Amino acid sequence: MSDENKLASKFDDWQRMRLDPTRCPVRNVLDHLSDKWTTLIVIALAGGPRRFGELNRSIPDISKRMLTQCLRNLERDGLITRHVFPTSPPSVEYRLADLGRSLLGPLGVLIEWAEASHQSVLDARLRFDGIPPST
Amino acid sequence: MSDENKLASKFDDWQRMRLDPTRCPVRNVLDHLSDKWTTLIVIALAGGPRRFGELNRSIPDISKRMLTQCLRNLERDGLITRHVFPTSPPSVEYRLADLGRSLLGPLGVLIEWAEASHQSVLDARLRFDGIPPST
DNA sequence: AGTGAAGGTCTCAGTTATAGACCTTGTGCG
DNA sequence: CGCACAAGGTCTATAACTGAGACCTTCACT
Repeated sequence: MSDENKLASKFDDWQRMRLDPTRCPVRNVLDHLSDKWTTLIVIALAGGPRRFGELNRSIPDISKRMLTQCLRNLERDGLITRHVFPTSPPSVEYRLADLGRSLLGPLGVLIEWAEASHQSVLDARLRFDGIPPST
Repeated sequence: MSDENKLASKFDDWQRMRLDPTRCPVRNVLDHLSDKWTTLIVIALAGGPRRFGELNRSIPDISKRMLTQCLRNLERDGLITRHVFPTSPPSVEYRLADLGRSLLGPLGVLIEWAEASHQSVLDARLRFDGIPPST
């Protein structure tokens, strides 16, 4: 069975449950990975444990607010763990949990696709944006 | 080289360009896949060409506005093509372009991970949410 | 006493999504 | 004839979410 058909038939399954967000894995699990920062954070943690401030500096344009929020979500979903060290001021370290590490493979595949397709997408955009000044 | 390290070293590369969204493939290409509906649309199209109305019904809780917007983005990025048939009222068909079809494999891998991890994530959430009423 | 770092939280504005009304063209129905 | 409806969208008003930046607490250093 091709990827195409495999996905299509899964979609049919999900549709039968009306894509109920509480039961559909795509919507339930992947939605978080969408929020623009989460993926980046997971990748940043691929290199090993990182502290809050390090992550903040690694991803220059994330705000602390969003960073905190994404980290909480990841922790809640069991993808990362949070360790507080009782130094003063206390320092906090985040690291991938097993579940989070298991995501690295699939994520890597997707990222390879993104890198391979990057130029095609850019070209397509130029072509598309070149059309409108017509009529 | 492990997935872990591969990703980590890519992240280092991107960081060197300060994760500039115009050049970083993840941010540039994958961000669209994030917007909650796009992935679903791509999967829906995996089964073959679909018309606007069909897609709208396939994904019950998407609004026409968002559907239109996502479809435009996908078309702009060259992942799908749009065909208008001069019937009346005109009907419009969307189908995956080659580039879009090439995404199906990577996406499938991620979705398999999501399905496999779904229960673990749900469990983790319960555990996490069970903690707060403390102190 | 003042300053800086640690890891956050809070507020306010600005951005983005959503629901739902509305538009246009043409066909079927009574 | 006159009305409703389907197609594929667009427009508007409201709701939700984001991001910038101020603020908090505890120490060490000067």
